[in-house]
Amino acid sequence: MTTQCKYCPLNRKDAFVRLSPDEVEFMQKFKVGELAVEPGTPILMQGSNAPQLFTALSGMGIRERHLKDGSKQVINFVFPGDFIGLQAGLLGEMGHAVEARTQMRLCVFNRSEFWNFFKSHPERAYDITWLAAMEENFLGESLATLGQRSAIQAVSWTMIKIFQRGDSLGMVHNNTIELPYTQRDVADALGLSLVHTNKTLGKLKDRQLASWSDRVLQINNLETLAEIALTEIRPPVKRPLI
Amino acid sequence: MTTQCKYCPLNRKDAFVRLSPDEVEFMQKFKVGELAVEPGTPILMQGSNAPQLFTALSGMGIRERHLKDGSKQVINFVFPGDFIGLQAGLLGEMGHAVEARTQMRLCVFNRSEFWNFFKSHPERAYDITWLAAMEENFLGESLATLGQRSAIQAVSWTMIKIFQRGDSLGMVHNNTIELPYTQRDVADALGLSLVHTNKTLGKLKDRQLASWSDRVLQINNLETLAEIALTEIRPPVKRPLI
DNA sequence: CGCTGCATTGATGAGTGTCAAAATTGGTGG
DNA sequence: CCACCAATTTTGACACTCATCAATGCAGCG
Repeated sequence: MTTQCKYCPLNRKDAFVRLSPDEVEFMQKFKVGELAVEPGTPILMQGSNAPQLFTALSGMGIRERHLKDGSKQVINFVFPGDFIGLQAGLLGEMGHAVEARTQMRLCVFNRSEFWNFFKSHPERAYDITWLAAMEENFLGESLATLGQRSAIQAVSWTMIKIFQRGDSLGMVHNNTIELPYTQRDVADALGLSLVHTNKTLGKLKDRQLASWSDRVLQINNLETLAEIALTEIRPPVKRPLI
Repeated sequence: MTTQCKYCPLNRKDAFVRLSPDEVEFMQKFKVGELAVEPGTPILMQGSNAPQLFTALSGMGIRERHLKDGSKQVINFVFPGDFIGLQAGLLGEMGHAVEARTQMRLCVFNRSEFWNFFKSHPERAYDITWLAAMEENFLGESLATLGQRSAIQAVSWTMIKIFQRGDSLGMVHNNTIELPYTQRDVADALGLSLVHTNKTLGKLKDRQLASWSDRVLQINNLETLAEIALTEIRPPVKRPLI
């Protein structure tokens, strides 16, 4: 049973700019269905010219880029509300793959409608571009992490980012958040080895700053963590929902 | 003397999607002037809420992100035709700084007109989003470079990228291109130390693959370089001009 | 002509990667 | 409920890439 856009659970959340009833109705015209996928399912493949675009309604995943030698780079973590397939929609080809890490429900749009969508409602086109700019901003910060931050700085930074992203979505309770990711995912995101990532996480736990085990991340001292990570805590920005 | 858009030298180049006379006229309305800057000039500052956006008409620069400890990450190299200020235009704040490395001429737009621009001409809005998606794609590849590629792979990758970008703009002659960057810029782009970057460039020269000295980069063996870099040579894609 | 910035080279060591194995967890079927 | 297996986490030992430090060379320039 497909949820109608007007009942979309995400549109109620503080994390997002609330869509007006008019806009919701407009979105409904482009929604062609919902897709439920199991953990581990590839949603979009790298290099694919996907006919469908998605918005994550629930669940989490990763964006990852594969290299010819078999190694892979995790580009970003996918949270509810994330738009999936921007590159397919515009460039006709995905630069990275997207894979589910939990069960996910996805809102499905037809790529063939993308241009109509873009043309007929400039506010929504603007929102898509806003998301693209936000992603560019985030990837720039990630680049600085891989290039300039040490292992402990990088791991601290990642824990903060994931925690705050989850917090803005109401996924944090008692300073803890459930994460479906493995240490391998984080290692691949930071360009560190799995072993070293593990040992670095151990240091954060020893210092009582953050502990991540049994799929649950607990942040004990966000301020100190931010100092280590050479970053600043900022209030979340409301993002548009596509 | 400000060049009129209809005489824009970039719009003639193969690298770009040719704008129709109508579109050129439309762009002219938003162009508020031209700016000429000297090497080393900051064009946009990180964190700034810039009132003006730019397109690079000529010259080259870098995008860089500064961290609290004084280190910096070069995010990308700026070539003629690049749009500068997307994040300022949409997010109201630049996530990185932009700095000239040669003399540059910039086409200037008012940020206050950005929304009008976006709303009144969906094709151009689409083009901006296309550029954003392309940048996202590139940054993803850069992330994979910093995270997964070794020093020699990363340096090879960078030389290829710069060379091909320049080639598409007609800046390559006899397999050589003049570059205004320093080895420090490349080191900061790859998260390597200056010394190690230098030694790695030396290896490429020893192997007769690429030599870069006296501001001139010469590529002797693009195929082997691409193999080392774990990448594939692809024909350039025409990009829109803003 | 002595700056100053950049490129180059050698010596040394720290931070991370690699290898290997054990411990732990979670799932599955008997 | 236990036995077994696969995936993941954890730990220790060792190797190596790359960072750091330091000095020299070289070119442009006021």
